Amino acid sequence: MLNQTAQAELVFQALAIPSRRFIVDRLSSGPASVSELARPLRISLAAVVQHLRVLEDCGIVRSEKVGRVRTCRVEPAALLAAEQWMSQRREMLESQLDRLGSYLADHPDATDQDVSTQQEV
Amino acid sequence: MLNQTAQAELVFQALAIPSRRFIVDRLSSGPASVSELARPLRISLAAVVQHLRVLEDCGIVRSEKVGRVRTCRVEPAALLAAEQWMSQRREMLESQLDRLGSYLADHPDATDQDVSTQQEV
DNA sequence: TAGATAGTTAAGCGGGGGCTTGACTATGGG
DNA sequence: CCCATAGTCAAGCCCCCGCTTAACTATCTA
Repeated sequence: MLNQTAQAELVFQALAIPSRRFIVDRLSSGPASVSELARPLRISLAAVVQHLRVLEDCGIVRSEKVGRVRTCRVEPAALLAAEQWMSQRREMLESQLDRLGSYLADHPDATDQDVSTQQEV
Repeated sequence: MLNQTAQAELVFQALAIPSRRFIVDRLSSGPASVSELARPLRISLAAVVQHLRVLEDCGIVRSEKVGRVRTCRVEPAALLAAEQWMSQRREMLESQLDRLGSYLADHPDATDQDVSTQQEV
């Protein structure tokens, strides 16, 4: 099991490519076979298989083959790592803005110079 | 203003590269100049400037130049779009699993075949 | 005004990876 | 058995993009 940051890195890399984002999007409304994923994409089946490999390696997609058809589905938990990476940083930023806001409220005569050093208060 | 999906796409692309993820990470604990961002990274100043351009183009980073120093900060709202892209899909998936779980609870004799078609119920 | 500091811009290199093609292996239906 | 379907694997193409170098501008300081 990868730590949260390493997992988030893989997820960002995976979702950076439109074809892979499409696959995840499609699978988020239910499982699908490789061919079903390939049809709306204008790329070869082999390319889809390669994308699926990336998505499986980073834990976003899981699949099982029965007969000659491989059914793919998304693992919700894998998205969580990247989601949390962003939310943690976003919340830090928002709390900084909150502190800045209340500082300005308490110091109505603060200048721009004061503002730029506020983060160290 | 981009729609949420377009914004999310840009954010995933931006965060897919380690140097850019480092910049966002660094800026999430407070504003910094270009040189300050470049120092811990083992790449040239010019490379950092190029990364900042990408991050600014997708709305993650904003900066202002006063004198000869450019101060950069992260825009929390930009992260939110990508965060929501993932959470929306994750929640869809989790609700599917919930429905599947309750179906299995109601039908203790369900076979694997039944399970694979459950999504259409 | 000279020199140092902080960025900016353009040009180009090099590697990685997305995609294709082609050959191949099951599996299923008639 | 024959053919179509559904994937799989390997090799190679090509282009994008991260990074460097180098030349340049603008600002601060002694």
